[in-house]
Parts: sequence; structure tokens; C-alpha cells
Amino acid sequence: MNTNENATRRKRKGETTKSKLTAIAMDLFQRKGFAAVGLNELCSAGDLPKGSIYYHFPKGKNDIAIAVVEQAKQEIGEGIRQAGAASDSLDSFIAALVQGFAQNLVQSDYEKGCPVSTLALELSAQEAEIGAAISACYAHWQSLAADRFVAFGMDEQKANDLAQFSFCALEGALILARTQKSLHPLDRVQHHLSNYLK
Amino acid sequence: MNTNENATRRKRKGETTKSKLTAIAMDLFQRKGFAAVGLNELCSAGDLPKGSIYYHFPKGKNDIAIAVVEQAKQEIGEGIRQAGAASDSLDSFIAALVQGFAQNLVQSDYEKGCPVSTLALELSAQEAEIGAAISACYAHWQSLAADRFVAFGMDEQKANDLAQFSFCALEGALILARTQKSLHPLDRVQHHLSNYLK
DNA sequence: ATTTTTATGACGACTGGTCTATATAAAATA
DNA sequence: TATTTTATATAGACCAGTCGTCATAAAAAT
Repeated sequence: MNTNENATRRKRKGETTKSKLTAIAMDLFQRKGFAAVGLNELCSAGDLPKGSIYYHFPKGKNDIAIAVVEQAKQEIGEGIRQAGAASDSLDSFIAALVQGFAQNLVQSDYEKGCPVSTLALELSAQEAEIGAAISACYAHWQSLAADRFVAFGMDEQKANDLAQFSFCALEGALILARTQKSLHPLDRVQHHLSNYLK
Repeated sequence: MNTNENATRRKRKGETTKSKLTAIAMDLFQRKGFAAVGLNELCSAGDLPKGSIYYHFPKGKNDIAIAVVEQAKQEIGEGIRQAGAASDSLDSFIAALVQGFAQNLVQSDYEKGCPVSTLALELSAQEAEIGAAISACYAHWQSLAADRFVAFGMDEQKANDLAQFSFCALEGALILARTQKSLHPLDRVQHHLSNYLK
């Protein structure tokens, strides 16, 4: 019992250290990119000793990128699910999705859009393993959205096709919104997607 | 006369060195990102001595990024203009645009999409001057596209709005195409934009 | 008490961007 | 033509910072 308690506490501590690191990495990678963030910066940002990294991520920096992608896959996947559950129409679903990203943009002073796209552009061509993780992540999100589209009466093939199209438009809007420091592109994309997805 | 010739040759040589550097930087930044490409790599890729960089780009690496953005602004701007001139309908205009990017993707084994987006994500939040250049670049492209839309009978406000929407969809499609190493997202975006832009 | 797991930070080999000092070529002047 | 002045180009030193390793410490389990 005593041993059990300690075991779980220890394990939990280790887990929080690891997930704390991923959270910080997700934040910094988004703002500055993968290559521009050093391990030292990562550690000091979380008051963690440097050696910890190679305990939790034996393969080094690339391992962190993968963990970030997995984490984003889950988090945003959950966001999509919640947006779907809270919506009773296609329009409100799209609105809810856009709303989530808009909030992140504003709260981060337009430094944080999609946590994966920076990694995608920097690494997908260079690091096959990370590229695969990103590809899977994007596919997951699209599939979740498509599920919702189907729930609103769309046939499956069309749903997948339009989920991909919506994904592209959103992803592009996030880049533009960041460079312009404005929600306007996001708003317009929401409007046009609402119009088009029928 | 002799002196004149030498003067222009010298100047031209300097210009080619500089533009050679920008071209190489544009290529490498696209594939690996800004921070991941070192000045050493840039030089050796073009058989240029390292010291030259700070003659042509006194403010250092950031200056190179700005030159790349300006160059991309012109080159792709020209591409948009040509696509417009060669098209007699909205559909063929969009097809021509997509075609250009598709070619780049395939020829680079899906390593080169938009030469600016990587810089946008890495730097727009960190380096104000580069951010401004990127913002202007994007605005320029959208305005060129909107001009074409107007030429095909669209009213101006709608043209600007839809040019932005198209830009977002395309930009997103380029990211997805790179991660999937497939032209499919680009094809679908072309199809849906053709459908929607009326 | 001994072994296993978890955690740590100093260290090294190396690369990063930047800058100053120097060399080469062209123009200008005498 | 000879010589000075200017523009263009290059080389290499510099230090801060990079990632990754490893010998060890602390904690837990046996």
C-alpha cells in the first residue's frame, strides 16, 4: 500500500515532468519554430535540468517534436470532438472550430496558430519519422471533422473531401492571421466554408 | 567605353553573386526552414566564400530572409500575372495557378511548396521587419489575383474577399501536399475553388 | 544491504552568426 | 602613364551557444 502510493506518486511526478516539457516545447515551437528553440531554452523555460531531457526523450530533440505532434493530435482532436458535440448544425460546428483557434491567436498575441504546421514545414521533408507522425495527425483531425459532417447528413465520400478542403482553408487562414495579426482571414474563411459546405 | 564595359560587368557580377545567394537561400529555407540553414551551408551550396555574405547583406541573416521574401514576391507575382494572361476564364486561371505549384512540388520531391510560409511561421512573430515584408508579399499576391477576378467580371469587393479565401485554401493545400507527398489536396482545392468562385 | 530505477548537471566537440582586417579590382586624379 | 582613392570582395578569428554523453546522485524496490 505504502509502496503502491509511492510508486504512483513517483510515476506521476515523472509523467508531469515529461508532459510539462512537451507543453513548453509545443508553445515555443509554435512561436519560433523547431530549429530556433534550443534545448537550454526549453529547460530553463520550465525550470528543468538539462539532463532530464535525455532521460525522458532518449533520442533527443526529434523525440520531443514527435511528442508535441502526438499531444497536439490529442488536444486538438478533443477540441474538434467537443465542438461537434456542442453544435447542432454544420454552421455552428464550423463556427465553434474557428472560435477555438481565434482564441489561441488572440491570447498569444498572434504568435500561436497551428502547433503542427511549423514542424510540418521544417521537418516533414528531413525527418521521415516526424513526417509520418504529422501526416497521421492531420489525417486524424480530418477524419474527426468528416465524422461530424456525416452526422449532419453528408454522405461519407463527400464528407472526407470537404473535411480536407476545410482543413486547407483553415490552415491557410491561420498563417495569414498570424502575419496580419488579425482575425479577419479566419472570419472570412468561416463565412465561406459555411456558405460552401452544403 | 572599355571602362564602361568593365564597370557594368563588375556590377553585374556583384548582382549575380547576390541573387545567386538569394536563390540558394530561397531553395534551402523552403526545404529546411530558416533557422536550420546555417550560413556555412548557404555558402558552400553556392561555392561562395563566407565573408561575402556580410558584404552583400550587411545586416546578416535577417537581410537574406528579406531578400528571399522580396524575390518570391516578384517571382510568384509574375507567375500569377502570367497565369492570368494565359487564361480566358476563372476556372482556367485557377487551374494555371495550381499547376505552377504542383510542378514545384513534384520537381522538388515535395520539399518545396510556398517559399514564404516557412519564414512566416518562424519569423513573423520574432522579427518585425521580416513580418512586414511577408505581410506585404501576401497582400501583393492577393491583389494580383483579385485583379484577375475583376477582369472576369467580379465586383471588386467580392474579388478581394475571394482572393483571400483562395489564398488560404491554396496555402493550406501546399502544406498538406508536402506532408502527404501527394498532389491530391491541391487537386481537390482547385476543384472546390472552381466550384465556389462564381 | 543490494540492486534497479529515476534523475541530474558538468563537460566536450562542434557549429552558429558576426565582425574586423585585408586583398583585389576599378575609377579617378595628376 | 603612375598614383591615389574608391568600390568590391574575401579570409579567418571570435565567442556564444548548440546538442548529446556520461559519471554520478537520489530514490525505490527487492
